[in-house]
Amino acid sequence: MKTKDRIIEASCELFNEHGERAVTTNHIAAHLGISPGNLYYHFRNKEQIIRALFAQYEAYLEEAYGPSDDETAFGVMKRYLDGMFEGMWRFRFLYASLPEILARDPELHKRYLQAHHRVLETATNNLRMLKAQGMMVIDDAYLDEFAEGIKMVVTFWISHLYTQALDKPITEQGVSQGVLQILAMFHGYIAEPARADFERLVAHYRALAHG
Amino acid sequence: MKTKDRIIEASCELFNEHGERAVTTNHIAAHLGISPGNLYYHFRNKEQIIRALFAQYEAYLEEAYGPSDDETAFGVMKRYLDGMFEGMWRFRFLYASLPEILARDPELHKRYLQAHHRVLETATNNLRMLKAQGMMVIDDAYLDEFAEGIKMVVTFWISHLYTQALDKPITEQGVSQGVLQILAMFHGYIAEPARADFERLVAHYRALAHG
Amino acid sequence: MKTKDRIIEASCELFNEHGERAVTTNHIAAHLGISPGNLYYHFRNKEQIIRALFAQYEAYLEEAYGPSDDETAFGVMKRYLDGMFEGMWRFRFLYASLPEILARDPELHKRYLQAHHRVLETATNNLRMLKAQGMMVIDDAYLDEFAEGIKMVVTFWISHLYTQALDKPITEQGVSQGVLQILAMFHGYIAEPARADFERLVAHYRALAHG
Amino acid sequence: MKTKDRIIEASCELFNEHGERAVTTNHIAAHLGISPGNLYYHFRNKEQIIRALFAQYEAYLEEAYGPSDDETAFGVMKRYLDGMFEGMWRFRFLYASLPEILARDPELHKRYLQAHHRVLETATNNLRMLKAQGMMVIDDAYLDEFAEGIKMVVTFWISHLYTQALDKPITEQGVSQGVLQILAMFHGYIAEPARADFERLVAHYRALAHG
DNA sequence: TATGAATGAGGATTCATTCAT
DNA sequence: CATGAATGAATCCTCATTCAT
Repeated sequence: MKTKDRIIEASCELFNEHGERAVTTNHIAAHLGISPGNLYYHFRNKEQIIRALFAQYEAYLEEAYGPSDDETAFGVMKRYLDGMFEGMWRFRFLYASLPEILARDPELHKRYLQAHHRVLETATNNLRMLKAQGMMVIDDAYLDEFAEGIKMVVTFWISHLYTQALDKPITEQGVSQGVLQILAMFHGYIAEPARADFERLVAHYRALAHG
Repeated sequence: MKTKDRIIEASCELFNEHGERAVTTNHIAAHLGISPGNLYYHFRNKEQIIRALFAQYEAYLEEAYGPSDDETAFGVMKRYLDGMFEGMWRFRFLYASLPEILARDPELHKRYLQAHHRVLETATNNLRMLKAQGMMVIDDAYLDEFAEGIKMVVTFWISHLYTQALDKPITEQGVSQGVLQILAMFHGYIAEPARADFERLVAHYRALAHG
Repeated sequence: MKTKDRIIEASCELFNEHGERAVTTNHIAAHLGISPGNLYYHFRNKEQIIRALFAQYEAYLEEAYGPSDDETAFGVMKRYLDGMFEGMWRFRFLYASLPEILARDPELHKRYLQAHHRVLETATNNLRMLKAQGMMVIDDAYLDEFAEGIKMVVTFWISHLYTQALDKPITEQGVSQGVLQILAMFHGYIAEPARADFERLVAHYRALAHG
Repeated sequence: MKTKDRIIEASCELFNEHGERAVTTNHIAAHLGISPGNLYYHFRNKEQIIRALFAQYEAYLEEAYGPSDDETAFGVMKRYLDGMFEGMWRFRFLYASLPEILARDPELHKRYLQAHHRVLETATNNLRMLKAQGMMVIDDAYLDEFAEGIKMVVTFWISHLYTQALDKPITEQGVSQGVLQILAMFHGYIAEPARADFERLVAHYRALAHG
């Protein structure tokens, strides 16, 4: 594995564990057993490392929320929820420090806004589709705000976990509870034909959350 | 006004404007025209200043969400929403850096958990009351998660605003939009008898948000 | 003596001895037996130290080349030459690194141009006066270029000394030779009535230069 | 063209454009599309590159100021002035950082002193010849100092240009003005028979300087 | 109460140079 | 001849906090 990739990987791990803020470039280098100079040979500065990780995040969003062949309502929903879970977990450092990271790097902020605009759009379309298929019952006037609400939970669930737990590290169980929170927000809008599938999803994430 | 109080007030202003992180103790002292030493005479360290501000926040929570004489359903709801708006605005620095601040000071974290536990409890009771009065229709099994969802929006709306706007400062309009987001979450659960009052609240905050 | 002034003084000494470039803020602090932080308490950065020294240089120029009561031709000339000698010696670090220092700090560069414009103007006026008094014989068309030539010698004599001597430190003798070089440039233009005074000046600086 | 020569050439260009100080060995390599390692295969260190450029400078001095067949007074003078112009322009990076470069490399400093000693000697002889031919009128006692003065202008004209212009790059016009400054220094010493030729030279460089 | 000078550990970054391949 | 990853010492600067007065 290339040093550049090792730096990215190690940074992600350390950021996820201690927070982006607390991890210095020297920590990363020491963790990998390389010199600070070598790290700066591969990345001009810390910002560039974060951008590289953000690029992975962008790619992940595309893959997880982009168009897909699986067209059953249940399939779409499951893919989205799994995508949320996976994304929150893999990039939890990002979610944990989002405002700070974006404030520091306007270029990154732009990319963030673009990526999330795209995701929100396809997600909203999928909600409309679910509604058209009779799987959801929701007032059109509130559909956008519903999607926005879901997005907020995804974006800040990790932060929420940090506020809820005294000093405890983030775990996959905790992240699963975020998915359950999202499912709870769906609950009122799920139509009868989709109810059984919906309950199966809830059961699935409950198992993860309490396992 | 006592120096100690002036320090608290100035800190809040500066934190709200530039973020807790960016404001050094020397900035605060300079802003007040006092010496750093004097600041440290009144507060052992920066942490203590934040704790003092947090005490104001606790008092505010008690006042805004505690028991009250006004018992009409509409009155309760309006008081809560106004309380959210006011709290988000006054303590926006706190909401903007909550995970970081709590992680740094476990003692504060404990107080945060206690305060919010209390708020959540009375809020949930109020929801139950609204339901009992026939103002809301909501499945008991999801009521807790609904309340939790509302709380998340309140807690992270300020952070959300920072992620949405490139470099723009937080305004009262932006905060009002958070209240609207909360109202949107209520929408599906409002029963017929409360509908008119509800729409009046929506109209009120829409006016604030777009003014 | 105030620490701030001690920093300025020590910086000047160290710069003069080792060159501005080679002297780091940590060197200065260590030399004074204070902490780097303390140095940065008094000056925001190295640039500000240099600006403070430059302010002394500006004050010096005003004092040495500004208007004066002594109106004999000889007095004026002597004052100018002594001013050159003193200025070159006291601020030799500045002359030694002038292009680098000015390139780094455009604000300082502006101040330099202003100060030197003023000096050149009064110097040229003094030359005109000497000519009017019959002390100099010089074609008006070349008077400006003559003044400019003098200025170049003053400005770069220190650099010249560095290029001429292998590793030897700059001494007051060396600087005196610069004044002699200037006197040599005057030689062709001195009129008969001034000749005796002129030769006395030459003798004076020859004594300094070879002492 | 050999890589070694390309390195020398590229270094000269980059040094002239950005200053020797600002150009790192990695910049040079990147500019040529070769690896830093390869650069260090051809030159042991940056010092050696500068020495190679200095060798070109030495060769240039020999060619421009050495003995020649053209023996008319005018021819000699024209050749010298053209040589000054060309040398200042081609090696402007060297003139711009002379004290720093020489201080860093005593071996180079020795070579510099030798080369310039030789140039000064032949230049002084040429002045004597001009005087013997009745082209110049100058007191023998001051002839050496006159030559020294000329040399100072040549050596520091580039530095002078940097101090005079805020951020503007050095141009050939600016360098021509240096030649004019030298001609101005000659002006007082030119005898009648040489006057016409002299004015032609002035006109020539005035054209270059203001074109 | 208040001053303000002083501390010092720590962080991001640079760059000439080396060396295994 | 050439690559390019790797080194590490050095530099400027920050900021919460202390302490003598």
